[in-house]
Amino acid sequence: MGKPARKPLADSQAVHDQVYDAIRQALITGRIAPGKGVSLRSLAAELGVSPMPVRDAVRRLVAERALAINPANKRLSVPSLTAERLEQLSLARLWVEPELAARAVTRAAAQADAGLVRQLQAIDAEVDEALRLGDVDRYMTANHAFHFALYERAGAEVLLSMAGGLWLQVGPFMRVVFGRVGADGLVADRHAEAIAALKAKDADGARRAIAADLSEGMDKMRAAVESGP
Amino acid sequence: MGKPARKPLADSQAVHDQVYDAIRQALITGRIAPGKGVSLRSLAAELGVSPMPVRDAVRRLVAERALAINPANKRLSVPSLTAERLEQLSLARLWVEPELAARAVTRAAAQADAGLVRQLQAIDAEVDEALRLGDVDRYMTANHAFHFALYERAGAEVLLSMAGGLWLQVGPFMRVVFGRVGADGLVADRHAEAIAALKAKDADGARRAIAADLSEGMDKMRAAVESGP
DNA sequence: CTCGGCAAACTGTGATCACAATCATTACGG
DNA sequence: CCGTAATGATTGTGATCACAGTTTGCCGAG
Repeated sequence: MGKPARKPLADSQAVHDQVYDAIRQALITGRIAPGKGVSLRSLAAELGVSPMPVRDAVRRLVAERALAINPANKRLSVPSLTAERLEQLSLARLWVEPELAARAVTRAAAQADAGLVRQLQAIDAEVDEALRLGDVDRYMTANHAFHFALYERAGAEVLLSMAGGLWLQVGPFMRVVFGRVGADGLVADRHAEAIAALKAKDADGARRAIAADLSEGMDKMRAAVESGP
Repeated sequence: MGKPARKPLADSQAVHDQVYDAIRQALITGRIAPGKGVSLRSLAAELGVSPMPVRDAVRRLVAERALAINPANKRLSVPSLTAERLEQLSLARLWVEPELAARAVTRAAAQADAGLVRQLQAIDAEVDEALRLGDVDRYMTANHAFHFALYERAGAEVLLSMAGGLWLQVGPFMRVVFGRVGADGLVADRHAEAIAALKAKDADGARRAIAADLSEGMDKMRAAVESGP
């Protein structure tokens, strides 16, 4: 198709940003499988835009290591998830994200930010709902929203962008996990623990809750990666 | 000027990669001052290439937060170094880089890698020479080379790229520091400690040496940032 | 039916142009 | 002499084209 159905997406921001968000979402929700090859023109056609803004978005994603470029071919692909990569990503996430959570709780407590608690509870309800329905896409979106609604309150731009980049790299693996293990939780509700820590203004409690949450998720991914390619 | 003096740079890799390296180097050595505005066309003219590969390189640098883009203007600039930014960058570096150093020592010890010791000693001699001469550019290049010659041996691609990104963001500040404090060291030679730890196959020693090295450097930067914009 | 080779299609890269928005400078009015 | 409006220059963005390298698929020879 040339560009018959130009999707409206969301106005106001530049096209290459919309393309970035679209590809990012497709990556995180696993609509583009790890290891699969993509191309500028195919993405452009699929999104109904010219190859130019796709090029910009892809450069950005490659810099964030959410897309890989074969140095011989120079062809694009979604990076495959190896055990080593997962191990390093786990380590990095386990350092950054609990730190962000602790800072967020500290700052929110200082500002007596009551709205944040309600916001997180609402999102967490959405997470549980998605888990109950087995809606993987919705779960991943809500889970992402939960973590970053919290992290954003840390007021730590640099660390926040690091966390965003790591999340983006881990995203494709999550889909694999839930395609294998199923969305049925049997997870202790670490989100509730984090909210409780936020209410109690217990920064270190939030740190531990988020660390536990990540740890359990990453363990599942590790098991999935080890059990099969 | 159109493109009269096409600099040879280095062949073999794509133009946008050469442009990336050129801008990166200009950023790290401080040839482009923090806070200063740049433009695609001016960079292109300066490097003797068309705006197109510059565009690609800039996208990458923006994704790495080595360049900033004003959301209103959409104009490019080198991000200013604020105290908060420096604090977060310090924290992140103090986590990633000692970890990389420890892993590198462990791996090098397992492989009985004797060449690495000699290589690091040679680079460190270069660092000391540059310090003695007060050659800031040369010092920063050699210092970078020292750290990453070590880190590369860790075999941790993800962490390595994180460290690279952080270093790139901190680079501009270094120049400010040495323009202020002067290149005269009065630093304990943490590099020598790191090399000693490598020889002794003491991973934790290397971790501490690198942490101390970073800590002292970042302290100087912090002092410089606090004393004046 | 299988294997080798050629041609067409597709890939990323770079250049050039058009356009709307913004900035800087200049000239004019007070 | 100072402040304001208008014009020209510069900015990022997107589109389109050309090109060289690679892959893909098809066709025919054995």
